[in-house]
Amino acid sequence: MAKPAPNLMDKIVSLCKRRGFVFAASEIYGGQGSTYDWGPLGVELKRRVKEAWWESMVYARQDVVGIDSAIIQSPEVWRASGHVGGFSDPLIDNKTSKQRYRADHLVEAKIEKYRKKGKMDKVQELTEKLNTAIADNAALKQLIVDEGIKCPVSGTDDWTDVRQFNLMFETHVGALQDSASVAYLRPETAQGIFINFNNVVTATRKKLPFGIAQIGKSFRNEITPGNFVFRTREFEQMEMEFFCRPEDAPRWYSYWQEQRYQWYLDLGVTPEKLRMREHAQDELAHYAAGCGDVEYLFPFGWSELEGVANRTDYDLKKHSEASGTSLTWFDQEANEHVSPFVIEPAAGCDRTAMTFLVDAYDEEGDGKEQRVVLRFHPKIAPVTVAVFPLVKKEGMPEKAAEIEAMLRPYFRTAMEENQSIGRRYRRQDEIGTPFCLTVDGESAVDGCVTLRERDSMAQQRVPIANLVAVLQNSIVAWQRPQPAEIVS
RNA sequence: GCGGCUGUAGCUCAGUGGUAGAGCGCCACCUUGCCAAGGUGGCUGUCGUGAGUUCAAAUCUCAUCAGCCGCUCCA
Repeated sequence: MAKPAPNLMDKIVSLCKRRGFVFAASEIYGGQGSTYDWGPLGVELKRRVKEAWWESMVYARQDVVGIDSAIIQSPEVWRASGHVGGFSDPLIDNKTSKQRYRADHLVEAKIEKYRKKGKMDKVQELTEKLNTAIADNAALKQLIVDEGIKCPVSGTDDWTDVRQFNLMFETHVGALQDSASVAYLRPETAQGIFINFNNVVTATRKKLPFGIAQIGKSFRNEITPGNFVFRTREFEQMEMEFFCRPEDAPRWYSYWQEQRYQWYLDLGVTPEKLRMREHAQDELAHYAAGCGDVEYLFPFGWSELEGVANRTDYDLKKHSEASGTSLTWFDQEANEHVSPFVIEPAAGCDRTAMTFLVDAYDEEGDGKEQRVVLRFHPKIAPVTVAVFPLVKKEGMPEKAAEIEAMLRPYFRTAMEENQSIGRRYRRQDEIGTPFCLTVDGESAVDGCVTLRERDSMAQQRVPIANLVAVLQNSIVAWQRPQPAEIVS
């Protein structure tokens, strides 16, 4: 029987391991589920992603500043934000069908049944019961039993107990592991921004509208991680909270959706595999008045890269109430306090890096002649330019080393002198290096090297003295190759 | 967490009770004069982990860990 061809994700996972982009974590101890370490090339890719994001969100603008807040904040932060109470799901399993359900969703489905039958008194009664039982596992279980709710799959009422899955990781601060010292690893970077609102306003004298950006690790005890680095329990976020007047929020909401969508296109992501998807009303988080996702078509389907949400004034108000510190902005001209609305573009760094890997992956030809190439935008490629001696003699390796040293302050460089020139080109193609330079016998005479471009494999002679400028121009001018231009 | 499938070299995999293998890759030397050439030599494995059955286990049994696909969640 013919073996099924390995799918795209398998090929990418394998390439990531082999070439040093991503490794399974704790591998020598048998692995740790769904955790990954970024290798020498992967860390460069991720750094480039973060640099490109910061460049576009902070450096390219006058209305956004950055911060780097603590991962472990006061537990009060997460109580006020609703994460301690609300960031957990009551789950229940049916022992016969082995299906798992959200316990509250089962009750809601029952309420919906009553509504359709017009039994509005039952609707009201059960809704109230659900509201009081929602935080109490035993009461929720009792409600399901009392209502005679059966598993939609097996039709039995053979239920397990209700268990809470809180998505926040707990830890202990200080020497004693008692409940008083419980702390949480942040499940999002956003709250660190909200609680510093006054500090940033005072320190930077920013006026509405303005934004605060942050890149950092967040932690969620996901029930189902998976799809390689797409969903992991420890992940890096790139978030920006943009504060504006409530009446301007809809406009900024659209603005940031467009900006963020365009960012991926500018870095070369295939337009046909990128879309904005507006959330339906019942999908919205408790704090949001609107949310649109930037989605990418992965081999496993359309998946969210980034959410752009209108968080309203929910967070600042909650923290104002809970802390007793008013988090508002004072408008001198109108002589009034404004409670700003927040537009939040929140992206996942690891999954964005993975998007670039998946989107850049290409194969040309087949069998022995096959060329695997990562068509990264030169701005995010881990190595920008590799330098080779055509052969290992006549001073070519020394000249190549000299050129590599000359370029090192300007670009991420690499040098290779082993094996044939063709093989070295292929190796660089596979890690997405956009430019290769080859020193040959003529170089000592004419002061030129061959510049070979990754996507077209086209070559040109370039004077060594002009290399920095030529490469810098080529990086800026790079465009994603159209299918017709790709040599196959 | 539950169900189904899977785990052998860096990667892809063969090996169904009897001496652990192939291709690719990697390293050294020679060769090589612009797109995965060739020669010679070399490196690499607790057969995921632990226990059991057996004269003998990569192979059979149990447990455990990890991965993939489904169910609930999300950046």
